[in-house]
Amino acid sequence: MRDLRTSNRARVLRRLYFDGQFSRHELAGATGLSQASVSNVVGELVDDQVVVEAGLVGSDGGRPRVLLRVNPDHACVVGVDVGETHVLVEVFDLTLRRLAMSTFQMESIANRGEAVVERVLAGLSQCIEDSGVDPSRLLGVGVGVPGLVERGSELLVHAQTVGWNGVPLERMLRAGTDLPLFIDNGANTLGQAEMWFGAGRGARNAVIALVGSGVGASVIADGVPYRGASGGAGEWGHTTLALDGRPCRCGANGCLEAYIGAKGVLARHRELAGLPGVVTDEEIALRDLLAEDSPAAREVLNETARYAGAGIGNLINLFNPERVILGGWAGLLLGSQLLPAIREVAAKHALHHPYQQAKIKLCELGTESVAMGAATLPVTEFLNAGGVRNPALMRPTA
Amino acid sequence: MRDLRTSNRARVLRRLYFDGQFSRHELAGATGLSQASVSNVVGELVDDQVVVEAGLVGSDGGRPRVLLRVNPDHACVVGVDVGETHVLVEVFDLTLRRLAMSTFQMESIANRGEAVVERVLAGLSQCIEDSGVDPSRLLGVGVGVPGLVERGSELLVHAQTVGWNGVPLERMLRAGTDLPLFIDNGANTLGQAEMWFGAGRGARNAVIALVGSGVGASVIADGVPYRGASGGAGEWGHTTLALDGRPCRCGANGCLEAYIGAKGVLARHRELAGLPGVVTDEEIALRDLLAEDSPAAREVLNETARYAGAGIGNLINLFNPERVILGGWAGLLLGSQLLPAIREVAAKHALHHPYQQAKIKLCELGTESVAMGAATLPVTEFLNAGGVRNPALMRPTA
DNA sequence: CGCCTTATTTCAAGATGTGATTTAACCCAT
DNA sequence: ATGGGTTAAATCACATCTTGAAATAAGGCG
Repeated sequence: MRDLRTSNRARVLRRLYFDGQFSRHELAGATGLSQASVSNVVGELVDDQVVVEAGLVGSDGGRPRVLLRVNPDHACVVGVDVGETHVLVEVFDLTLRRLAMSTFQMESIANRGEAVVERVLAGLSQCIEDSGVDPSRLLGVGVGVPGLVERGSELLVHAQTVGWNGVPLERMLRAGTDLPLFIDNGANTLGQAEMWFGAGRGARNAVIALVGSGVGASVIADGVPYRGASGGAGEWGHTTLALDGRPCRCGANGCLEAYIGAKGVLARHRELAGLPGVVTDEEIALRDLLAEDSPAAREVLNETARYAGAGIGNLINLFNPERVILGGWAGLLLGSQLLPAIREVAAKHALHHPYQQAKIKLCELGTESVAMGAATLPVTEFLNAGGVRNPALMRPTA
Repeated sequence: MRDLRTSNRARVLRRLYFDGQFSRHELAGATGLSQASVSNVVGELVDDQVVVEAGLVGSDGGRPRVLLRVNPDHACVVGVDVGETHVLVEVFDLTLRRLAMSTFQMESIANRGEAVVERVLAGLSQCIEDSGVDPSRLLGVGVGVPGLVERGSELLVHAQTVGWNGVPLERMLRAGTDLPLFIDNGANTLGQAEMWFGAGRGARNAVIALVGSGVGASVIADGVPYRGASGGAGEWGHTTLALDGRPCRCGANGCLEAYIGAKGVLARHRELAGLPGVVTDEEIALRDLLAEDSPAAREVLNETARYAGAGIGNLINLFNPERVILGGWAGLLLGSQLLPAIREVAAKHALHHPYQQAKIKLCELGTESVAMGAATLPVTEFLNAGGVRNPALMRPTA
């Protein structure tokens, strides 16, 4: 009973949030509620200032409809991107327009959970101040981290590549803020951002494949992120594509990451071209590789496309998505040049029918959207609660 | 509003169906409803004879609680297993105890949709008669088919391996029966059976890996089967495990199926042992192979375990399930002997953390449970409807 | 036999959705 | 400008449902 109104508020609110402006009349049709109920629900939402009227629109001789939209200024959210070498904090309004940001570069976050927490909290105060937002209007803080997030009795972050083994990030942040905290894998938050505002808009089933130094994926099943039993779903990078293939930094052999991750691609190129030494800036090196017109470069890129295509084919076979969205800084670089080749290989490896259902495209938001995606987490909570802040998520004050 | 009572009936009913006997008092706690509501809801369910009282249980000095349980005889369902070489029809009571069955062996169902429909309908009448069930008590007919089920404007079955390209099975069956029809991939229905009554009980995230002649999988995400955009999710068999590997009957190279499907295993064995000729009975051949103590057999089985392990590792990395359940007639044969080796390989290929979450075990219900799983489909519908038959699913009578 | 305990039902109150009806707001032809 | 037509939104009366509290049922125990 108590949930009925909430769920109806959520239905209406979500519609307005994701599909723009509607009149009460149209909302009734769109949500399946009766006009009377929509009137009631909208009345409440307007009273609460979650929704505002946004002008009239003539209606062919009749009373004009009153358009409604979400009030962007009703509340704000914070998104945090904890990357391997930086911490980025951003404040957004309810519709995720950025109001302020603050970044910290770090040598590496490896084994430095405390330092990260310090930066996040500093960025938080800084940004909130810069944006001029009253803290009481903040819905919460979403945090994207480079690792697996386990939700047990306590939230723990496992980020193997940076030596975080069971870092109790929530508890650590909790010591410095009362705001509701939402922590998720950065790949998932970036995926959310693409789903809401990028290449995933409108899809209910999608896989966002992220290629950077390493390789990951975010899976959206029936409109919601699929996290698996313990938040570890979507570890596409360590999927075996070549039994007994190249060794991967995870310890196994033949992982996809060893072939299409930036590190792997560059390493193979150096081997093939007989170049020694280490890469200092992977991004520049990858750009150079893409521009280079040598047999070795062609060979490596060709191979990369083949592995990426087969890997995407596997995703298509297993998930049967409407979209496969290729992103991550390396994914975008490689994809901009290799996408046609990748599609071709994927077509060969995926079954005919599922392949036809799947559009393979590139991310639209760039790689900075981890923080924005993190900010979608508190917003999602807010929308699901029908536009009500949930006080239970704050720090329990004595 | 109209759904509120329905959803509460469904809550109560599901609890009783899956978790056995409860008193009204306990149900209130278990479902989160008030005792008053439970009383009302249960009253209705008992009036409708969906639920019956099942004895008293003393309660430490107070009024004894009345135990409630689902009435197995309230309704019946039919499950149909359309295999590549047989059609099996079974009638069950509401709790899926078998009341009657009827099988037809066929040379092959390839390109013989009409013949299959004929057999299904014949089996239906036969079984219903044998079981003595009044047709009005049937909730519907679930059908498991060996291929992809596309739910578009019309339900179409694509079973590449038997030459079914867009067979309108629902329409064809509809011509011969008024009963509600539920059609799904046989791998999914078998998976459902395992989830309800077999190795998957209690898990919310699981992958049921099926190895027969071919290879497939059924994915359960958050308690519900994940079908993807067009019913084609879980095509594990045509996942690439060895770029440029053995050719697969799907046309691609290096598919898992070419290495661990019975056909593939036997073919490799023949090659290795230098045997000519064709296999007439795959099951006998596979049993022989498992019993054989030759270098060629050891080599092939070893390889098979490696591919199966890597394939399962990939499932674990991508889906992060609580369980991976190996089934299918070949899967059970191979698994009974190779499971330890498979686990070992999977541990090497999967990431540490997800691997630890996942129990790898064998199916418990044998391979005959496709039909039982198919029968879960109408039952699921019935439970979700709160124990009410949905007349809209019948053939619209003029 | 009366009191105690626990389970279930009954009751009255409050909340909510809905169809029908009414009111509002605008266009347009006269 | 005015009244009829049209569409949107609000209001109303009613039915449905949940719920906490109170009452009742059913047994144990001294």
